[in-house]
Amino acid sequence: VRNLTLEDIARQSGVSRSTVSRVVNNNPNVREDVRARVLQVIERTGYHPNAAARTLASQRSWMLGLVIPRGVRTFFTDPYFLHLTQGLLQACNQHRYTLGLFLAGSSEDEEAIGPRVSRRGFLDGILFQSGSAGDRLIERLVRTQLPLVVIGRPFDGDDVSYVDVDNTDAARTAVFHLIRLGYQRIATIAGPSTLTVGLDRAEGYRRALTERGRPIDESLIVESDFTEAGGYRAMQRLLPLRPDAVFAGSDIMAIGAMRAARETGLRIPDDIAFVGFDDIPLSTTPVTALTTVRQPVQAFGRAAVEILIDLIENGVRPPRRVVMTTELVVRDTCGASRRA
Amino acid sequence: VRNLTLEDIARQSGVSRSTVSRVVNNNPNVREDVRARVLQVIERTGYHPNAAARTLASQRSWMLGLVIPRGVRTFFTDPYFLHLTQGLLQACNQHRYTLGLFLAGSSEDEEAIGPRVSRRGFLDGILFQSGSAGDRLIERLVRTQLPLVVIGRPFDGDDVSYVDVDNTDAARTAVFHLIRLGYQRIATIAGPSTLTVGLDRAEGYRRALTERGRPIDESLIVESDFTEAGGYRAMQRLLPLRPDAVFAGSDIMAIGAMRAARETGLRIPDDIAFVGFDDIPLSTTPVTALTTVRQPVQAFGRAAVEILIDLIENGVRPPRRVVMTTELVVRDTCGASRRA
DNA sequence: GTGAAAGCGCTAACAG
DNA sequence: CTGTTAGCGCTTTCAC
Repeated sequence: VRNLTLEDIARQSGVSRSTVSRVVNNNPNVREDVRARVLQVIERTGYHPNAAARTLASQRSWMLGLVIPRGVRTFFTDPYFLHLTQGLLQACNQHRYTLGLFLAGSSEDEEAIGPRVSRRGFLDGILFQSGSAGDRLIERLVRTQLPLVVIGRPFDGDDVSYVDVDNTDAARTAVFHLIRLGYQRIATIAGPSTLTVGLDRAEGYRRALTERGRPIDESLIVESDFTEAGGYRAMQRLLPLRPDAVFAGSDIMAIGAMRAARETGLRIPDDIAFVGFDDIPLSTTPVTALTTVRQPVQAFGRAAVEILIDLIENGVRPPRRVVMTTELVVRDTCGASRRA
Repeated sequence: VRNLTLEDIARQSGVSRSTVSRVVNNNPNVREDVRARVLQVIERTGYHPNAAARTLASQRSWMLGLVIPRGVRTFFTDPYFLHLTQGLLQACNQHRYTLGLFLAGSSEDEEAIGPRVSRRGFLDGILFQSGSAGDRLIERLVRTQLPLVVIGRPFDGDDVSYVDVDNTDAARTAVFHLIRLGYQRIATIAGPSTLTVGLDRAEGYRRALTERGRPIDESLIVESDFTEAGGYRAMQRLLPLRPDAVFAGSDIMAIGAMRAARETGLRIPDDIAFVGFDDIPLSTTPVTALTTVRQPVQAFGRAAVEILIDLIENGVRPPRRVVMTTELVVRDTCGASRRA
């Protein structure tokens, strides 16, 4: 059975193809009774317009692509990304866009993804998760001239739009909090220095100490990889140095670090304090009760999509930037309640 | 600057449009020197074929849709889905398909998603996460006649293809294990009875007891929702009944349940044993060391995609079914080492 | 308000 | 091996 086309519906409702098209697209220039008649035929026949034909004729696909470069290894392990994706998806649904997923696990993947997202008439816009420095993928995407919004501050972001949170400032605030509580040897488990988030949060840690006249002990700065296991290993390296507080660049790393600390018999926060970053659900449970920096992740995701849609509909220049503010959530692991 | 078309490339390389098309599609019927010349022009101009035009002419979009109905509330909280999606994505990348995400958070979402995935010429096939009984969405998708593979046993699966794991059998094996270790009051925290996974694993629990001549105490069967918090609450209801072992329908629920047990001072496995289902990464860590049923999640995801592609390329009938086997992974929480 | 007609950019016979 | 010729199914002026 051949697929129904506009022409079929037109014939069956005794109007022209154009009129059916107007009905389908909610164009007001159709007499009400005609519209009703056409709608009835559409309903009866179960007609669905052909998406490809529509895209070809209108030059709009109503598809957005979420591109995760290979530098971002934790897309599937860090709860943060789940919430982000959820926000993106909500906004897409709301605006009737479909989200396509492009995840580069390897550099071969990246090679394959580049051409795939560059195809004309495929995506209306691209959401790019900020990746490593010197990423070839993003350069390529920029060249396609497609509307593009980077999620997180990009490395070379001269003329691209992006959304980010105030990572440096938030980290600074978190470390100020630890300083105010009287901790003396504050260490940090930083995210990878290949990512801007990793860099920015570490920078916040440095600034906080410097601004309070504390020296920076480089041995108390350990770089890790935004995973639970990574946080655990980082903490094992930190433990012999006897820090009395740790600022972790993400909650999931903080959780790994706390596991390492507990295993050596340290009590939290009595013997050692922790502050994380993200406010993932696990951090809110009574056993964890992690003091952390809350990011408005879902709002963040929504913002990214909405900026992208704006770019699609109203043109790209000048690049838009949105930096969202965060909030320090004080729970138990920083020891605030006992030291207050 | 107008977009390049096949015609432009053809003119610039002094051949016909068809020849360029052949080159682009790797059709062998092109003389090598001609191919080289055309390829050069394509390279130089940065030409990319238009995806919509291609889809329209060839009736293939190279897009698959992953549809998550609203009955599945844990897509973003259960690590299981992450691994599944990862498997799906790997397979899609490998076969050069793009995966589109359709997540229904509400019934309005479902209403909106239905027409969106039903559009002709949009998706080549659908991956549907098995949802609740009487789901209207799946009926609708079946009617579209699009190739469809259900992930997990569907409720009314007379003539749809699906992939699943041997849930009942695996659960039965897990409970046999507890029985063999000598536990007397074995409880279960079951998944929602609105999902086939929930039902099937509970059924396995029942069968194991029955086959060993044990009576079934309905009060030891508590239904929960595949979340950590749900597992915690379920355990709180179970604790007064003093079970000495618990089979949880998912790892994440087992983890919540163990948290509840520990909070009342119970030691695991000395005072109470646990077995989970899924083998998520957290279960493998030394502190958790959860005895559980390992599912081949990524292989499972890959299988789903590969069956779907097969369906797309070779037709739908008869429906294909794949049931993958699982494996009991014995760690510490079942107390096997002490009781052996 | 409605219809005719000209594309959108590509694939796929078919003929040579 | 290559070119010609029909479409694929819809949107969008432009007349009327």
